[in-house]
Amino acid sequence: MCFSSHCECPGFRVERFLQPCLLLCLAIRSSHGYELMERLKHFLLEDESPDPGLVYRTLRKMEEDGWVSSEWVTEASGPAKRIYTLTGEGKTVLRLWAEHVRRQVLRLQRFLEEYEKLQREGEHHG
Amino acid sequence: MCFSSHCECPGFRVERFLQPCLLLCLAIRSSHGYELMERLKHFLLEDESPDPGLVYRTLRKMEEDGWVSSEWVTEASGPAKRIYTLTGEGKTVLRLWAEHVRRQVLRLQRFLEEYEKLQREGEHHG
DNA sequence: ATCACTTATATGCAAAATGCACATATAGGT
DNA sequence: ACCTATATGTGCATTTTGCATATAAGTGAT
Repeated sequence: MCFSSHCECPGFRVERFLQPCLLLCLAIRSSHGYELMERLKHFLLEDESPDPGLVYRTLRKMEEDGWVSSEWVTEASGPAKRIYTLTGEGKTVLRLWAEHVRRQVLRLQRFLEEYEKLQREGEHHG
Repeated sequence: MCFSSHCECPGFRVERFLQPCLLLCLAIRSSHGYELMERLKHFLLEDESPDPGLVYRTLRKMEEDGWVSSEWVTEASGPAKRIYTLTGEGKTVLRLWAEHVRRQVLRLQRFLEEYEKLQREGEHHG
């Protein structure tokens, strides 16, 4: 069993939360994949870092779905960057995600409540 | 796009959260799959209901891992039931899950904070 | 006794999600 | 020429998932 850095708890892997974090980052300001990987760390836990493959694929998928749009920028130094910008539809999706996340927080808190209730009961009898 | 009952937000499907909920239910008291499907609803959102296939498979997997143990009970009316009981190792896993969930709540709250900050800024300028 | 229904456990399988390794290319420094 | 940092992607095996289906035992009605 390994529960520290690479834990067996499957529910909340980084990637599952990647989409809304990308949308939020882009809502704050337009950005490209490589930069987003850095900006995403704000939403991750200490040791985590986002998978580049997944970041780029998720951005492409969201563009396909019309949630973001992109354009190449070659003026700056270094390799060309694909700058992503949130669309109106993307803003809607982000709002829905936020509502979804709020409900999930309540759900997780209900779980913790029940767990802590059980702990207290255990103390009383033990 | 469909965001109501069957939403595109992938991060928090019922099943991803199934394992810790099952462990918690069993920590409260031993139970069998069919009953657990009812008891699980306490941890789900309104319209959700757990997939039977996944419930049974998850229970079997957890038994394989030594987190729960099971025995057949045929005395009661109706078909035989496989009663699952949390093991010592299962209790440990549940505790680790609870810690994990606590961290995830913080993470989700950070997301919501940033989202709401953005909303407030939007209001000021708009 | 047979038919429908509820209880109860489980399998099959296609599709989606995931992790990790790898490929490609530009620019800057030494 | 070579290494590193920046930047964007692909390939692929494995895991997770949702949904449909199979199996079987008891219960109640006709």
